[in-house]
Amino acid sequence: MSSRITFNLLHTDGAARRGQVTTRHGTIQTPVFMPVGTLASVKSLTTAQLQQLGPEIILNNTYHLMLRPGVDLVEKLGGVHKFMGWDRAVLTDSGGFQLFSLAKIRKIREEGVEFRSHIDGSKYFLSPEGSVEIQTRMGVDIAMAFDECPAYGLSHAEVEKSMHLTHRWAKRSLAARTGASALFGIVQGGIHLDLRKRSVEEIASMEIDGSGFDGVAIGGVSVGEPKEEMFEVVNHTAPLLPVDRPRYLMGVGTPEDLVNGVAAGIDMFDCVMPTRNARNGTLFTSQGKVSIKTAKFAADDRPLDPNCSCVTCTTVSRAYLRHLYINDEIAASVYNTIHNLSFYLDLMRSIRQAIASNSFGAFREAFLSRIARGEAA
RNA sequence: GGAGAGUUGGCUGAGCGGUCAAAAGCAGCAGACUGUAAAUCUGCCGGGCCACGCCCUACGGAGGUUCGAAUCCUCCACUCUCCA
Repeated sequence: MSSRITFNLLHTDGAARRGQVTTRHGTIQTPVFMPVGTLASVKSLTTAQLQQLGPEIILNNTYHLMLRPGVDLVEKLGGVHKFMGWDRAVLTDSGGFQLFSLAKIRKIREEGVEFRSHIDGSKYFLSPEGSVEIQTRMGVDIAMAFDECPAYGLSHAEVEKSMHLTHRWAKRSLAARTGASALFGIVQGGIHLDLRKRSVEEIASMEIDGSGFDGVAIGGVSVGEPKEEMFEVVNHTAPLLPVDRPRYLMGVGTPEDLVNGVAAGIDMFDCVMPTRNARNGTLFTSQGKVSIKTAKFAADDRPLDPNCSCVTCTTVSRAYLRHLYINDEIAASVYNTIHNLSFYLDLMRSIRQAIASNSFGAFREAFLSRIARGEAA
């Protein structure tokens, strides 16, 4: 059972934690940022390009892969790792988030969710057991419990009701764990701190045959709430999470969010932001966000970020990146994605070093003030 | 030489008496993006202002008809097609 994954907390600096998660596909240094590769692909990169960037774990998505190409095919082809030619760790989201983001085409019941494929409208049913089974059959290292992510703005009573459903589904998800994949529970509760506390108590103590979740995630944030509210939730919830298991803040976030999340005691993050924004022309640099499409870069022959050693920053200019973007060249997405992911991965490396040397507080302060000073010239 | 079609804002191109500062697309400019239905979406895009309204300049040029013209008439300039 303990061979699913192991977590070692190596060091703490304030609330910030430096650790290691060991999986069948290698060891992950935490705090970690996990690039999102929904359809078994980090958009615009080949697996080889991704490998070169060096992430130790990426995300895939149950909902999307079950629709296409389908779990039977992925399993038959040897699992997601073999399918995409990736030999490091994979975590899958359970599909719970798609109940939220594709809300128009689903019906939530106690047994699970009936929904229509956004691709062809055909009917599907996904239950906690089904989700865990699919994730397990796809051979992922870490599966997520099937949860409901309530929208921002619901009443306390509505969020509470949803949370209890998530708890019941969590129990069923845990019961469906076979041992092949690790399984994380998800804390919900919206922006209501009392519910968050109750949710942590439920999820953290949940056990089947004397064994609980392999990690605990905070879900249901960054769904439209103001940033202050999000961090109120994170700062309140993270300290309540088990010390001996990895803590995962789902769907977050900006570079500042990562730094602040680590400060709250989070070990794992994922977000589409670096990859999506890259494709949309927004790049993250050591001096803040840069929109590469603006005119001021038309003849700028400097590297995007002089403090970055990625392929993009060491081989092409801002002017070239702008040119590629303006002309809808595919290479624009490739270069931009390489840079943004490099920036995120470098940031996490720096964070880990700062924690290890007990200087995370100073690192955080310097980082945030540098960002606050604004965009790169 | 003859017959016909056309000239609209940076470009392509609608409009063919008032509801037109003028559709639409492109280009341009700005912004958004947080467990990816996203190489997507939104806004601005003649000038000016005491800007949810007003003024100026505008549909090749010059005149004219009309209460009113990008739209009708005359002449001029230029472009294209077809026949010799």
